[in-house]
Amino acid sequence: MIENLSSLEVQRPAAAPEFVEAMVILQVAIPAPLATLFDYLPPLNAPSQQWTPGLRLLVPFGRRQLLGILMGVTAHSDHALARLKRVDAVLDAVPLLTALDLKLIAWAAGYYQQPLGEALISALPTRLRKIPLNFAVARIPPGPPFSKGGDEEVPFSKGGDEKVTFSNGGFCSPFSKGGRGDFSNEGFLAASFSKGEHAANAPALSEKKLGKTSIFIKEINHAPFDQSPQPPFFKGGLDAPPFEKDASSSLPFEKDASSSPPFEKGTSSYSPFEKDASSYSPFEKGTSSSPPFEKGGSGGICATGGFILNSDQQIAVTAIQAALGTFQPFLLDGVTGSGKTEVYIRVLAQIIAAGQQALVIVPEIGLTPQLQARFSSRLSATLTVLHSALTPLTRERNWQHAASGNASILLGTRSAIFVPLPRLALIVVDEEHDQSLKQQDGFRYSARDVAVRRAQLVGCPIILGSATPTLETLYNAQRGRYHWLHLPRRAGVAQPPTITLLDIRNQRLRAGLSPHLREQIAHELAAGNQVLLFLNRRGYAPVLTCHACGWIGGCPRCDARLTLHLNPRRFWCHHCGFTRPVPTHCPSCKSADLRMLGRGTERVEEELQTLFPDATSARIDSDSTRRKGELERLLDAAQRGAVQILLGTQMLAKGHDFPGVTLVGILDLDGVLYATDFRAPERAAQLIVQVAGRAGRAERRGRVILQTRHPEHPLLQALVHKGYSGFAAAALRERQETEFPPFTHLALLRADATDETVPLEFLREAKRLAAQLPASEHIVILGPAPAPLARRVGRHHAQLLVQCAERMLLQRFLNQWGAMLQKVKRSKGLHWSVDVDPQEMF
DNA sequence: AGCACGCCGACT
DNA sequence: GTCGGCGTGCTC
Repeated sequence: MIENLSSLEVQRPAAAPEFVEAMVILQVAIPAPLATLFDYLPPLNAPSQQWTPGLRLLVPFGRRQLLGILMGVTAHSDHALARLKRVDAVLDAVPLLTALDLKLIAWAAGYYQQPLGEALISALPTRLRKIPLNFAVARIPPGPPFSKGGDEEVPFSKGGDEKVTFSNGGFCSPFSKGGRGDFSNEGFLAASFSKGEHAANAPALSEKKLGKTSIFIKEINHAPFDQSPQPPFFKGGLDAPPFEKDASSSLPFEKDASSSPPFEKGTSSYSPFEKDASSYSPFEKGTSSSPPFEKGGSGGICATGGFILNSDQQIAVTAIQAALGTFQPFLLDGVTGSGKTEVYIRVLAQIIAAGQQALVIVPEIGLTPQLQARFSSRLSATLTVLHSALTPLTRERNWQHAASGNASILLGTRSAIFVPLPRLALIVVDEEHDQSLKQQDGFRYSARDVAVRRAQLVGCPIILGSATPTLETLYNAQRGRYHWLHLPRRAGVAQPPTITLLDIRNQRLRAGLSPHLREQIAHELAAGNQVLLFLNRRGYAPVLTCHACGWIGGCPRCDARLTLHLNPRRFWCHHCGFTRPVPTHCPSCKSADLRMLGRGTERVEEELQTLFPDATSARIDSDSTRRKGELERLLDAAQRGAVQILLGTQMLAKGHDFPGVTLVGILDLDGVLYATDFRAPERAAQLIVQVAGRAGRAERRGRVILQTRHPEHPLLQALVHKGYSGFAAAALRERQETEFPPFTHLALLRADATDETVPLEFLREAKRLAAQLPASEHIVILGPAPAPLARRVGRHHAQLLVQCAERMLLQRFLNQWGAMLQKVKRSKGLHWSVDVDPQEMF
């Protein structure tokens, strides 16, 4: 190939051709914080390319070269034709994203105020966001202009007739310099070359001189060849031009054992019953032409024996199966242990039998192995998983596996909601109340809400499952927008746990436990039962203070106390990770009388040993389970009955069952109850019910004792006496009275800077500008105010709360406002972002 | 977001 | 005299 360098053919972009049947202008989304699409001319070496939206294009952008996504083709541009640049290369033979995917992502980008190009690129696995590995990008250094005007072909090297061509097509994109139309030969040269030649020739390429101008390789991605998936255009062979129209030999998703090796063990698996994927086109759009479902059939299930549905489950399964092929959201409102997963499995079996695909979203990585194991043991499906713990290569392969239509079930966390699934027929969002379904930075989308929108676009049912649904979802179910399915009974003989409030005012606490709770623990331990204690505070003590002068150990970067940890022995900020050695004397007055206030799980664990010397305890929090495999070891010990007391933070509340536990003690949730966030009570109730759900699954009924200093709190009363649904009804009434979601819709404009006044000034200006917009008529703006925990990692945060009764009106306002804010001059170091449907108020 | 251009301070 | 601070403006 290097030999061919001597004939590199370089063409400068042509001016408007005189004889064109129809001008092709490509509208490209660019991954930059810019809302608009950018117009480009097609590359010269792709005369008969099909310009399907969703293709990844390599484009010159400013002085950079970026990977953009084709969004449309038009004959007219608002920009002078002569100033349009050419696309450098088309990276896919067939778009990675279908029209439906583009529609979904574009909707999400608009709804969540994210620039389209950034939203699109974030929908791809990281490896596909980058220039392919066997793609060399050469930068041509500055030199004298080789041409002024005209559209004749220009030899690359000035004055010489030396032409250089890469064996599979080279191209160069000189660009106008200074915007005045004079071309320099500075720019990028992109070339692809085949695998075998990659390593051998690249170094030589970087030294090649062409006349007076040398080309050097700006970037070569050295990747082991056997790991590098072949871009489609190389499948045709070594000398084939990369972008020829005939793509028959270069479909990116064709079944090819050599290019799609078996997946890594433990991340996904092939089923021996895998269907022949060739009978499906991965790119057919929509499900309207899909084969009809056999109603009531159970093909696809491989082990039904022993799994008998109760009547509630049967009603749920029947209702969902009847809705296949149409958009219908379901709320599967089922208490812990009521068999929600079994309902999923029955409906999934139907999907698999019909040769369709299903998407299952779970909030956390930790929940994927459990669900994966259950699905795999029950369903003869090709299952693939997607979450952040996978290596980039595995992520790409699994993504392709789903996007090609070869996988019938995709099980994944949040980001899986954007993965193309050509035969999608069902979406499940498990634990729909979980906060981690909403991304908390950058593109702040809610995977649950995007899922509903996706089901609507596709025309398929969606199941939102939870034992503690969000008030938003419950409200939708109440209004009949979601079909409400109830699973009120626990499987088997298990009884639901009882919850009692324990007033701890004026009680002498030891290890954070009131005398009554200590008695009850002793009672259960004596009976050979297990006890679970919940404390949502890790570390030894949350505050260290000086008894002589009142000094309190705070974080130098945050408005937060440092937490004392004894193992390892550090003084730690839980917000920014700052640590310092534990002081032995007061840094302020040198007194040695430092005292700990409050207690975390570490301290309670220590105190439990003196309180219950005969009992073994296990502490489960993010500190004790930091080592790989440690969580599994502790959970296993708990489930075997090797420990009598389980102590932990909310890690305990997620997904794991402890059949031997008969008593749950919740030590202190008062802080959550009275937090500033209007969702705090809802969170607390969900946590209580989820923790309670860990207990008493066997024939022994579980009890929950909730220690509080506010036993009269109306929401606690509702929860204890009327259960979660009673709590939800009361909480919804409160939301209605205070005009909070779901009765209004919110957006939060957040701003932060190192300077304390800068964010507030910006927000004041933003509020002033908002008032000028006609769309602000039905908008209420509260603030600006410093955010809770205003100073974090040395930056001051403030926010402005936008409230509106109508989602549509809020959207219209945000669109106008966002455009306006982009133009506001930005003070030094200011960052701002809009959070639509914020989940946390800081 | 990058990246370049452009006009004012401390130094090879 | 230059290197470099980040303000401003643009990217098809």
